[in-house]
Amino acid sequence: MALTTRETLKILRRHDYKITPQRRAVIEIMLRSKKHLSPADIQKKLRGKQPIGLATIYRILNVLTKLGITCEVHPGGNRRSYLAKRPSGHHHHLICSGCGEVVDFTGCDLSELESQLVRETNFAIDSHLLEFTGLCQNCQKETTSLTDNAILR
Amino acid sequence: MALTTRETLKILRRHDYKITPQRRAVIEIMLRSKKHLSPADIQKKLRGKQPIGLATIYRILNVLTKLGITCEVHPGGNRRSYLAKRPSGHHHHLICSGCGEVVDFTGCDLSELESQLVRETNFAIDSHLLEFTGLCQNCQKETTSLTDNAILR
DNA sequence: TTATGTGCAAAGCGTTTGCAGCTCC
DNA sequence: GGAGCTGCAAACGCTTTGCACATAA
Repeated sequence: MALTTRETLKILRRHDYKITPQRRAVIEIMLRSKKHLSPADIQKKLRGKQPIGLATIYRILNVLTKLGITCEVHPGGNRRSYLAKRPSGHHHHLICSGCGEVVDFTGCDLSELESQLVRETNFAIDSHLLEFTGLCQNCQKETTSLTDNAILR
Repeated sequence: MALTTRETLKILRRHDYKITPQRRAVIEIMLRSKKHLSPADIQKKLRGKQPIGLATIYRILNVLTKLGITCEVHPGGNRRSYLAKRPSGHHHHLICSGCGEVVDFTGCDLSELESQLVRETNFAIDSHLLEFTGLCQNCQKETTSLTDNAILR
């Protein structure tokens, strides 16, 4: 289950961050989205409702990520996007390159592989990144019918 | 085993790319390096020997990557680095965040996980990214002796 | 000879930062 | 009231592009 807005705000307060309309708006967008959003996406979604400068969005996302509320996603290229963490513990992402939807999954156990690597290389491993990319069911349909791609952008 | 310079040049020719001193130099650097190199790294290494403009390095790396001779590595942040592919087939990377050394590994079989994900989500999965990061043996020593932090933060 | 490749400088793009003014607590 | 936040614009760093000139084949 995902965090609620209320719980998230509580986390902010506990860490002495102030609750501003901008932060509230970004949090609501992030908690509601099933897709990873770039700072620009977020700004677009808030246009009209609660306009925010891009710089502020970056700053807010940094805070949220530091608090473990959101995390970064790497949708290829040199882009950076963010996604609300659904607190299912350690998990990875399956990303649709068509619409950007992100599905979490947990069924992977890399710990054995990791300890094997440690044995073989003597590295002190501190993190790993595992992401699958592909097309979700909807985007598969569209791709076969249309000529499109264009990704989200 | 890695490709030789000669074999690599043959691949270029076969695809109607011309052999220039710049391309030759970048290829030699890449084939020889155990670490992932950014375009800037490459330029630095070639200084004196065979000066190349950065833009050219980018263009050459694009060609090499398109031909499957090098591949991109994602050493955190929004950086991009390149690494010669050691044609051991499908493999992943273990990257030292201290010195940048990259160790390939293959012992991982994600195919089962992948087909499970396909079953559960109906995604058409077309690629995945798996990278471990940590500190190699040498960098661990240095870090413990020095004023280690820099890592965490 | 000529299609390609290179170098340079400028433009692009996403991100960060400095600073003045505003706002939450 | 004051620390902390925001908006703006400028700065930044990496990457790409346009164009004139050079060069491999």
